[in-house]
Amino acid sequence: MDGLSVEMRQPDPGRYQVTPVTTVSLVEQVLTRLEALFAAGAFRPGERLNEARLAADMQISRGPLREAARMLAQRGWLVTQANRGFFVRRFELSEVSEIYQARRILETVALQETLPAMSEEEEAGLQTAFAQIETHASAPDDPAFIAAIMDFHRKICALGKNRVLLRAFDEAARDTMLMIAFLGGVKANPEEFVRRNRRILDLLLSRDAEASAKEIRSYIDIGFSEVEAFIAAQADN
Amino acid sequence: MDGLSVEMRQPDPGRYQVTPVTTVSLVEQVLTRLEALFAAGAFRPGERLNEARLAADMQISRGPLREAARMLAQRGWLVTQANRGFFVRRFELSEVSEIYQARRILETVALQETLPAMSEEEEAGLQTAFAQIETHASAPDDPAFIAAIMDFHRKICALGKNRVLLRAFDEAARDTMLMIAFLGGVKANPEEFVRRNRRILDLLLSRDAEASAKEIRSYIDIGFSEVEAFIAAQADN
DNA sequence: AGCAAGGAAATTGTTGACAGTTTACATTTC
DNA sequence: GAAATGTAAACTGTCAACAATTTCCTTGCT
Repeated sequence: MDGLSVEMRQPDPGRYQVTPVTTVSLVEQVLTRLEALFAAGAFRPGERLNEARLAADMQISRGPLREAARMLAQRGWLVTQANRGFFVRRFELSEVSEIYQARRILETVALQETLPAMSEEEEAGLQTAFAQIETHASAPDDPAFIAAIMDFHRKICALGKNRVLLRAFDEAARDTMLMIAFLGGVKANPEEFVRRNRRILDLLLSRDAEASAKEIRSYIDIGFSEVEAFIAAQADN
Repeated sequence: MDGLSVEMRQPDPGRYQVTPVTTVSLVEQVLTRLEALFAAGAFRPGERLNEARLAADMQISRGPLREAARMLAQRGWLVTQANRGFFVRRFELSEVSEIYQARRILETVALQETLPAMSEEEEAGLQTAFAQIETHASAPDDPAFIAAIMDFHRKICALGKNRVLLRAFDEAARDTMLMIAFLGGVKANPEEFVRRNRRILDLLLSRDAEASAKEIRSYIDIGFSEVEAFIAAQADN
């Protein structure tokens, strides 16, 4: 008898874990797809985007599309003109340098005080993020390579433990990616990027805030020079 | 005969000047009114906002209202939940200090290099902005008083000549105003604010970047202390 | 009373249509 | 031929209705 009896399962909340099932609204989906289009360089600076056409291509109505476009407008990627709709933002040359200067500051200032107290999780996060860079270095033209680099530097900024500044970094990082998308991708030496970021990682792990900041600033300067040279080369053509 | 002849008017583009006639879309108007409602403390943290009711009160349809709400969501003032709509953001106590720390950095870092080269126009702008603070000091409970202070500090941040960092400041400033609105306004000594901002102005005009930064940081710390004390006092009740 | 189940009301998500404005093109005028 | 004018098409701005989901209340059960 007892051998056949089966114990009723008691509730055991810790034994397994399920994440909530979520519905993804059309606005979110549209936003994601527009971001992908931007990243892929599908939109030219100054271009006007045709609501009806875009909505028809995505097989949705104009409502959700307009809502997503408003979000991109608030983000600065689109500009609105009354009764003329949404236009893709332009980058002035002067703004490019401002983006990089902002990143120099945002990635280095906040962590000065917090780096010595870096946690195990943060360390591990940095290392896996750097590993991602190495993984994607074999395909430097894939937007995932730049995205991996940006994610590594986002984790660096996050060391500063300041959500306001991290948001600002996110904006600057997105601006950087957008600008690169407009340029049609920069052809930089992937080994160089891996090497310099490894140096940054080592300095961070040694918890030397001063040296880390110096190396990060120098690294960003390199990136800026590359983009600057690329723009100059384009201007010649 | 010649005395009666009248000369035909030649085109003379420089003789008069007209500014363009612009239409203000409903979305823009709604955004402005929602901002005013936030500033007036009409929304409680965590509150859910009812699209139909708000739209009816403004006597418009839900479309433009939703578009404006999406912008506020992108700005961080509202949070979306799938199929449940828009909710007013909450402030964690930890985030308050992050906002002030961010302002400390954003208002001081960028201008270190640029302050010595401050232009006449920038000087004049600072002075008129400070005069606005003095004007509104007689009614410190009016939101215009805080707005004037924020505008003065925005001009300080603008001295850094970095639009990315200025945008970040704008976010932090709006967060500050939103938080104060949630608190129901801080009762600070207006003379103190005027006095300390005058000191900042003087140091800026003397083009001493180091001393200006120190004074600005100290001033922001004061503001943070006030808010902190106010929150603590509220928590007691 | 406490709790679960069911259903109506309220609310959000999405759509299609219409009004107003802009854009592109043909026509007129000098 | 160039500039100005008039006109039709294209596009954005806004709305009202419908579908899908959530919320709230009632009912029934232990």
